[in-house]
Amino acid sequence: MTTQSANPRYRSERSHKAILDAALKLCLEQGFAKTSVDAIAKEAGVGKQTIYRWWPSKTAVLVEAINRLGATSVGFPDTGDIYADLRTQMVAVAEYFRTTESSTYREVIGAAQSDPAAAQAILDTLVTPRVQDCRRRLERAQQQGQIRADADLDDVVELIYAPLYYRLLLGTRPTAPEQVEVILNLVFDGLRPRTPEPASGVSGS
Amino acid sequence: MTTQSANPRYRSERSHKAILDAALKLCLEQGFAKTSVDAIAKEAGVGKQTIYRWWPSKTAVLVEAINRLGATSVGFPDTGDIYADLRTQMVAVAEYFRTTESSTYREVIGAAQSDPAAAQAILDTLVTPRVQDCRRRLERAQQQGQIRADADLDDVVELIYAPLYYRLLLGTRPTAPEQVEVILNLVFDGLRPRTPEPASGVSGS
Amino acid sequence: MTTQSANPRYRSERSHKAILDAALKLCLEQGFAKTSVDAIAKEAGVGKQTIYRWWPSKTAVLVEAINRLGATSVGFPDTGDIYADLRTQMVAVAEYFRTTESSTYREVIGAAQSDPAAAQAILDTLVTPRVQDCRRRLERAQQQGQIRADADLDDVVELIYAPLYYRLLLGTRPTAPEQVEVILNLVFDGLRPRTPEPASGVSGS
Amino acid sequence: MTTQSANPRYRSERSHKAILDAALKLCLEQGFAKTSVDAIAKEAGVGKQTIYRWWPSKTAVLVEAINRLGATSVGFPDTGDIYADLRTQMVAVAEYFRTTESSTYREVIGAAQSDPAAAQAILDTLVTPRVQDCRRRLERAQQQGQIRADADLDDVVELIYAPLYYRLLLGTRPTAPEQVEVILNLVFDGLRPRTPEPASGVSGS
DNA sequence: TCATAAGCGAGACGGTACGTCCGGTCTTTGG
DNA sequence: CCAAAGACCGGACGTACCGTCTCGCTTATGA
Repeated sequence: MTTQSANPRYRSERSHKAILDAALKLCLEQGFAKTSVDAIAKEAGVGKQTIYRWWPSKTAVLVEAINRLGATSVGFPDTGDIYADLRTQMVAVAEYFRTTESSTYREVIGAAQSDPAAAQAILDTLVTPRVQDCRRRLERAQQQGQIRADADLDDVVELIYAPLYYRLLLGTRPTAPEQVEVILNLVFDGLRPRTPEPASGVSGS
Repeated sequence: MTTQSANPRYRSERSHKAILDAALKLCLEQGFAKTSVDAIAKEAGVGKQTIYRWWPSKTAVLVEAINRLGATSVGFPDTGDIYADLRTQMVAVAEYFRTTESSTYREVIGAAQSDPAAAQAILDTLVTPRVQDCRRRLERAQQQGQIRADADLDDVVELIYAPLYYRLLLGTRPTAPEQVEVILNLVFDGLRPRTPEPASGVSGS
Repeated sequence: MTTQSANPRYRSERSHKAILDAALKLCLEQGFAKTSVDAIAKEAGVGKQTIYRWWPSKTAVLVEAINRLGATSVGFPDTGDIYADLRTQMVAVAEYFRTTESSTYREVIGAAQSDPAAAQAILDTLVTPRVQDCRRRLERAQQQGQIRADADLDDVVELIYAPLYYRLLLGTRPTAPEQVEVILNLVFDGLRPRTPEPASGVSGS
Repeated sequence: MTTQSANPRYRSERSHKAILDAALKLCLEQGFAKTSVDAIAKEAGVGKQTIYRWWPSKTAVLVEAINRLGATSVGFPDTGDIYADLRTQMVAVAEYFRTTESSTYREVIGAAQSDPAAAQAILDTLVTPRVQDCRRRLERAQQQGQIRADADLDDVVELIYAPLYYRLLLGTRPTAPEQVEVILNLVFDGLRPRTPEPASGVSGS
């Protein structure tokens, strides 16, 4: 998942892995901001140049490292019930956002606000693939009539995940898994009062 | 709107204002990340110490500066139509998020990811007051039956604004004012297919 | 012993003394270099301005403070034996130069190397008066034939005291009182071998 | 002639020399006290860190720079006449002490009064080697009977040079070369009146 | 007796330099 | 020719002091 250029197949896989591991470890221990490239190099037993040869910045290293962590998780579940599947996935995300280790992700997104290349890498590497997974699941649900036919699915994906990111990045409140139900409820049923029948049950499919 | 301590009545209002102005100007010209405290001090014709005396960090200076900019805007509109009022307000936010000057806000939020004190200052100074404005408007709407009685209004505020922040901070796509309609439509009517009647009009009350 | 200008009889003797005392105390505790004007002001319970009103610099304050310390010591002894009187006086100086408190004097002379006004103050206040005392004593000795008639007494004063200052300021070796005898012996008898008789006993009186 | 530690063979000789040259130049132009480490670094086209890596302080840089200047001068002259040789050497020192460039040396000694490490460096690098040169010359003279056999030569060296340093550091009067004769005359012949001795003896011999 | 003028404690101010840290590049040495 | 080690230039950091300034308050003088 290298972002940089300038060399061929001579790359040392040993150093590659050591750098990613060291970067993650140090970020966990002291935070992304306090983790310097020098420190990563030293921790990895690697020359600083070796880092700069393969990544354009500290942020890029961590984008790759974070991605490698999350790469194990497979795609979106599909039980046939879109509400349940979204809940499953969102709860996983909400749980992750509550852990300390998500701080690194959070800080990386923060750093990317001043680093367009890093922002692009985050999008391409971390966000878009997962968004696409979600979107594909939504498409099936829409075809099955579980979701309004006129809804733009890109908008829907954002509507669903945005509250989690909002809380992560603004720190208004923790992304508790219980809140996932609340969000999904609102998103599925909308704000408008159900005129005849008194706002019926919430979840379902 | 000072964030720091250590002082009494001796404060020079002239320096105070010069610092906020200089900070905003430099951030506009070269971005928050490339704006150093030294540069702000020089631009403001002020000793660096004077900045550190009153603010704990560059980020804190800009939180106050940004707040002062937005302080002119009065509260939430109330025409009686919650949908229209939300649209008015969201369009204003979306417009702001599209301008270059919002980059400063964006980068400040980014920096706050590694600076809990700054994050708190953003919440207290910038976010919470505006969220409360919105919330109060929603309360009136709920009392008037324009919004489901069982909806938690804090959740609603987040649901509405989160997509704008999501796009601002992840850079998925610009926060075009046209998108505001789409978001509001989804939020008001929900994802669930309208069973008998084909997804009716959007606004209304 | 003020060095500065700008004022009349309104001077607060209380503050004057407090400043001198505080300056000496802090220099003893932490050295002249680490003693700031702010610290002196605070220790003395005095505004910084009050120091700058009466002295041009920290160094000037300490010149006066040191002088006040030494002002108690009366003039040069005169027992009729110039050798003995010089020894008495030199031993006193050598003892002082060995103590920790002479560090302040030493550092003040050091600071004066980059501050001509301070250098002049040291000369006028501390050095010249004592040199004149010594010179007057030497004049009487010369008239009594105890010192070569052709010796320039200014040169003699310097020749005698210079080795003590040399050791103080270059730190070659401590100014042990025993060394005073050695110096005086050399100065009185000279380096040249006593041709007929093999250089006999050393001191006298 | 490095004074600091922390490094091996990677040192850039180019930077090393540029720093010493810049330091001397700036001290000549504006004095040691007004010469900042930042200014030296800038003048030398060098990072400040590079200075701090190899020297503990500005003073240490100048000790080395001054030493390099004087390193060209070879040892003590030896014409067989100790009086003449001392005069030659002392005149050279006196001339140097009169020039503007000795101000740097003077200020460095001044700064060392508040910096024991620098004081030691001055001793080891600048003073002791030259003192030893002088001492060795005196030893030969003593063996040849040109100097009293019972004179301690370390004392003699100090006795001779101390008046020059005294005038340099206390600024009583300039170290005019003509004064060298006067000093040497006193030092060689002593203060005691010569033979027919009328005036009752003060001391012995 | 009181007005006034100054010194005074306090401390913020513009400014300079400090010594440290880190980013990104270059150089040295070894495999 | 890659890689470790790490020195290098540059620039920003946050702190410490400098000497000046502005505040109210107190205090001594002399009208």
